[in-house]
Amino acid sequence: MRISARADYAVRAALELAAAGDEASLKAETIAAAQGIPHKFLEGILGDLRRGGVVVSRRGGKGGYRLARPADSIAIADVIRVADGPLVSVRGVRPPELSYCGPAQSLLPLWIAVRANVRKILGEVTLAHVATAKLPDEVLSLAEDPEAWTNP
Amino acid sequence: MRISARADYAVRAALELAAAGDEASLKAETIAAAQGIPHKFLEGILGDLRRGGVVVSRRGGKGGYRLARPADSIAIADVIRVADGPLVSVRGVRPPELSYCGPAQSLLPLWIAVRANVRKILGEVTLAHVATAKLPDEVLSLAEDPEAWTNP
DNA sequence: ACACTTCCCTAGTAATTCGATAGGAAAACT
DNA sequence: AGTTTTCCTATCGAATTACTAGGGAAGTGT
Repeated sequence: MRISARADYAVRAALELAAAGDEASLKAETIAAAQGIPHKFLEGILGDLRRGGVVVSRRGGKGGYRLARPADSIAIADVIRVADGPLVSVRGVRPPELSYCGPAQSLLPLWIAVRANVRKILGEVTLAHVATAKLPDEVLSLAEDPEAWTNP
Repeated sequence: MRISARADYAVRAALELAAAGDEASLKAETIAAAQGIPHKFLEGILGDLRRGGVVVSRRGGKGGYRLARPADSIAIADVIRVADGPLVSVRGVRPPELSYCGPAQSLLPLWIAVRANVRKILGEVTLAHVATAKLPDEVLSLAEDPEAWTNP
């Protein structure tokens, strides 16, 4: 169950824009340097975010990228879906499109439950929450449990 | 956020063994046919499950694979970790090994919270639960919400 | 002893992802 | 006009994923 580099980079780039304010615009090179992301790779990701309506761009002298909407109205899930496709997929397809047979039949509701639990977090937490380091209490209490930081 | 074919196949193979009973042993070919898994690919996965102590094997005439422990003592998470590595990873590394800077700093506790929420399900649900189609109430209530089945 | 079965190991292939690079056209600023 | 920056295309190599092929090792039945 892995979160791809694309998704991670997309969210970090969006956070950089959120932190710069809703008005300001940053150029790709600046974001790449601030977050240590390969800058030509990032350009491709920012292109996806633009086509997905998460950011808007302007070229030329004082050009760059900025968020298309206020940071508190963009969920982390929105960014990931635009940059990287479905939030949760099994073998590349979304859970509802799966079909299992025999003793594996109850695997489908299990994946659905996992997805619901992931959505509950990433669909609720916005760029503003993360950029200002003020996560919702519900998320914070999950992250504060020392058990959650242990390895296996 | 994708669950790999290896993980999906590993769990389904283990479920087939769980359904066959703790004593019975199935050969790779039988499991592959029952679940529609490429059988040589499955052999590799079963090898990992054996090395990880999830199943035991016997060769020859009446050989095959069976679970190393009772089905109600093997969590889905155990199977996935042995077959496919860490349950949740970002760009291939486990959340605690990540480090973020600037406005992305709170991304780390966010991934930790996501992982905790995934663990809560996959660490609690066992092969026996799924094979007998009796998921814990907590999981069932998540999966029963019609909203959880909608697509985006 | 012999054949047959089944696991088990190594190697290899095709497609995708990740990360980097390069060249150049289109748009906006000074 | 000239500079800046997005934007488009097209690579390339290394790594990973999903899968295939062949054959050797260990066990069973006749």
